[in-house]
Amino acid sequence: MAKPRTQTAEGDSPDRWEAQLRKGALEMAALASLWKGRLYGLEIIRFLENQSSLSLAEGTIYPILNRLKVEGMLASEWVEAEAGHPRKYYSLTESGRQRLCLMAEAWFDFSRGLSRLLEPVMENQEIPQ
Amino acid sequence: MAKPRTQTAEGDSPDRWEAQLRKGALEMAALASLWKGRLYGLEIIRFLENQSSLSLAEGTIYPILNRLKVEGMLASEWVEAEAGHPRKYYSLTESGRQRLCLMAEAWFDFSRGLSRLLEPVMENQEIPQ
DNA sequence: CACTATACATTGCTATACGAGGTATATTGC
DNA sequence: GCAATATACCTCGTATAGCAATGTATAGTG
Repeated sequence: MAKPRTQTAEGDSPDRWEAQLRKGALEMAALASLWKGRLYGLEIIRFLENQSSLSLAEGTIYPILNRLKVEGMLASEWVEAEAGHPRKYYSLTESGRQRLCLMAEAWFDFSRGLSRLLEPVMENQEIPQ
Repeated sequence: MAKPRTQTAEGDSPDRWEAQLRKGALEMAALASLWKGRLYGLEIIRFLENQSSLSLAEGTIYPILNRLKVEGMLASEWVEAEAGHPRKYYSLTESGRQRLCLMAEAWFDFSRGLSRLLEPVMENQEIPQ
């Protein structure tokens, strides 16, 4: 008994649901981070953390990048760093750009739907902007 | 061989990611549907489908409702229908209302972050409103 | 050659949504 | 009374995805 569970496993944690919310959005976020140019793995993590307070672990981003590359959404190239050690830069392919556009549209639809649903809730407690 | 998989299992389906997007948001949506008053299971499904184009199956909503009830966010009561058969009406508890407010705030934060990230993408193809 | 820092990669666990199938109540037609 | 149908609730099994932990490789430092 008393399994040494290293992970949360708390059912009533108020943050748990927020983690779930991010699922699925991360793939889109990864693509979006590359819109303006190529970045390497850890750089993507830092970018997303700064730009959208979306923090993800290394164990999260690498599988996503691999998945997207296999699907042909991303291209990658090894680049030697001045100091440290080689980096794998990812960039959007044409398919990747198209997919991201579709995702963005779907995201705004989805977002609008939920926001509409939550309007009555927000009315009662604070000013929108 | 040729296992009779009844579920999609298509890895490259363009809709798959959208399904993932909903994860975590469904709990909030369920709570939100009860903001104005009590509803029963199937009614919640129909409500969400109409109000936010968020379609979920029975196998999805009932576990969610149970979870939320166990956590004390919802109360339920059996009500005999005129015709047909008893319905289990759910309503928000005080905790449920508070939680929903917190969730709504977190949602708007999250949504804002992602929208900011996607702005450059949208600029290139269409008019926001 | 240890030690440290940076970066990429993999494994195992967990939570969640959802299709399929099951149960219970009530009305209708014979 | 009893099949047939409709409404509503519930449960099981499976696929998917994020993420902590852990491992590997390269290069600079004393």
